[in-house]
Amino acid sequence: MPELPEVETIRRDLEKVILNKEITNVELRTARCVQGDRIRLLATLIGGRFTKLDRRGKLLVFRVADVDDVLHVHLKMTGQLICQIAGGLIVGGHPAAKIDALPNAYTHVVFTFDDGTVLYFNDVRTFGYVRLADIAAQQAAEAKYGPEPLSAAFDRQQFEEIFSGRKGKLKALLLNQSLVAGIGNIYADEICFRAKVLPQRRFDTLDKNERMRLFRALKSIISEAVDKRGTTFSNFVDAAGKKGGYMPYLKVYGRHGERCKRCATVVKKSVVAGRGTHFCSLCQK
DNA sequence: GAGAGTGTTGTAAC
DNA sequence: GGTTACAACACTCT
Repeated sequence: MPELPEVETIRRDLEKVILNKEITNVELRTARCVQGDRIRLLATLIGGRFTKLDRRGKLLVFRVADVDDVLHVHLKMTGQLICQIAGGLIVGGHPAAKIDALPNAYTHVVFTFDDGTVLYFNDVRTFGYVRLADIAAQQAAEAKYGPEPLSAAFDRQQFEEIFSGRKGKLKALLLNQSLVAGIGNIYADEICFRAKVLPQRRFDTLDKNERMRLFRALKSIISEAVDKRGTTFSNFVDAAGKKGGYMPYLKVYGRHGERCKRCATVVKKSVVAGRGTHFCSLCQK
């Protein structure tokens, strides 16, 4: 589920409630979801504090006071981070799993803080993971990612440098985290729709205008989705009532069989680069 | 009830 | 090297 906008929303919510609190316990309940040295992870985190929460693509990076190691958390498709604080819950991640009881059968890691705050890592499919990463592991992880799409450094020139000459389908290229970080299946389809290009097109068939539209759509779709707090994200018991949700803004994703909001042609779905892909065959060329 | 599909990514094969 | 297919897993939908 979580793509860049969803992970960024989780990051912003969590950093308000867990930073600089002493971690009094870490419970590792499912071996498959914990990568690397478990003993070192526990020894580093228990008694420590998270000082900063960063994000690289879809990866969350928890900085730890006074040590070089960081905690990486990847939610993959169905991971959740649920924070239980006095007075409510803050929920980030896959909405399907029920959260009536915590911890539950899908709770794999539990962090407890000295003020009673509890952070749960849940994942139905157990693709997600937590990992204590030393400097070498951080550099290795960093090396896998292309630029952040919302960074100033990712401009039209860098876009051309990265994509020019590519023969892959737009869908596959947009999903490739080593080219640009953080785009997943939903936003890849929405970006192609806004750019008015079919996701099955090869990049090297795009003309100058189409490449410009693709770059602008990439920037604007991700930016707007971040502003709307992502798409498939649920946030509970937020006293301020901020609900968020990019869902109503989706033009093609999940809308196959419905009419295009722009031209009323029926939105189609097919498999492109191995992924379910939605498009309007009239608006997109 | 069987089979297909699901928001990710690492790996292997071409 | 670039690109594509598939597996890892458990659940929901058809």
